[in-house]
Amino acid sequence: MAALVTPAARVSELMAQGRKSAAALEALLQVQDDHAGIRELAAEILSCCDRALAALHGKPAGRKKRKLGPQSAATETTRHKRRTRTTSGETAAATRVERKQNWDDGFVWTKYGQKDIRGSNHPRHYFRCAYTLDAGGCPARRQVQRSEEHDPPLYVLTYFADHTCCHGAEAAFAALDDVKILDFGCVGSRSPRPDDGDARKTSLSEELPAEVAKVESTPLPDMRPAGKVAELSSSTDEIHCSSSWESAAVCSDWDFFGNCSFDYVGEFFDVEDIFVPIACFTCANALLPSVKH
DNA sequence: GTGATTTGACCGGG
DNA sequence: CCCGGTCAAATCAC
Repeated sequence: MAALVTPAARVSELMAQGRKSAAALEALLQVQDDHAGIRELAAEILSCCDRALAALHGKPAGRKKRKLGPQSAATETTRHKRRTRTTSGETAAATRVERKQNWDDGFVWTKYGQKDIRGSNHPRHYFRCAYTLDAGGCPARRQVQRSEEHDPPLYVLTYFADHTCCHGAEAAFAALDDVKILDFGCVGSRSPRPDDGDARKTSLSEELPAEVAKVESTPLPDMRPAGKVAELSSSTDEIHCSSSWESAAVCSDWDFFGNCSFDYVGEFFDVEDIFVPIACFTCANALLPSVKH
């Protein structure tokens, strides 16, 4: 194999870049109020990238709960030591508060507590980033509480600390700034629903139906021959690759990431403006053929 | 057997 | 003492 860079690393590269591009797009759209739909799309792009990156970085091998032996003296010691948080400061240190109709933000969270809050009909749910258990793991936490007065359920998401589980990949590829990629990572772009047969999620689902219980890893595509890549362009028959794509076909190991569908993108963009994220698996060049309608 | 969630208990700030 | 936040054993699904 010619690859010095593993497929997973390469996917991580492009997803990180795609996320960066989407973040830039979202930032640009912040200054204009009449692009709510596009902003939503940008947010979804970010969500896709974050989930893919999180999945790529892998889950911790095992939970660190119950590490202490049951009924051991250490258990009691732990009970006396366990609280290290700084309650009063954390509320003020909330990095941001969001109000959404679902609580899916694209990250993978582990629920560590639930509490009935005085004066509220709905319990507050406590989550930490699923990767917080890794060495030097992600410190991100969030609280989710259903808002009282909204008929279509509205959830208040309060975030503490920033995710570090994706930033590493982003930083590693900051050098690719000049590459213009919109990486939609559309596999699993819709929020996974907890209706996959896991009965334990029922109660949680009733309260907060859109929680992401699990992110399924997107299987890495095999190295594809050049001719194969044309198939990725879209589910739309009219779309085809431009000449720039053909000229770049000298590389034999073009790789693509995810089954991209531009159906919903087409609601906001002219298809001509969309660039397909493709990278040569062997020479690591990024190819960005424009797609014509 | 492993891993995720539930839930009662514990802890500290106000 | 009350309340919110966290812990970790118990429980459950796969």
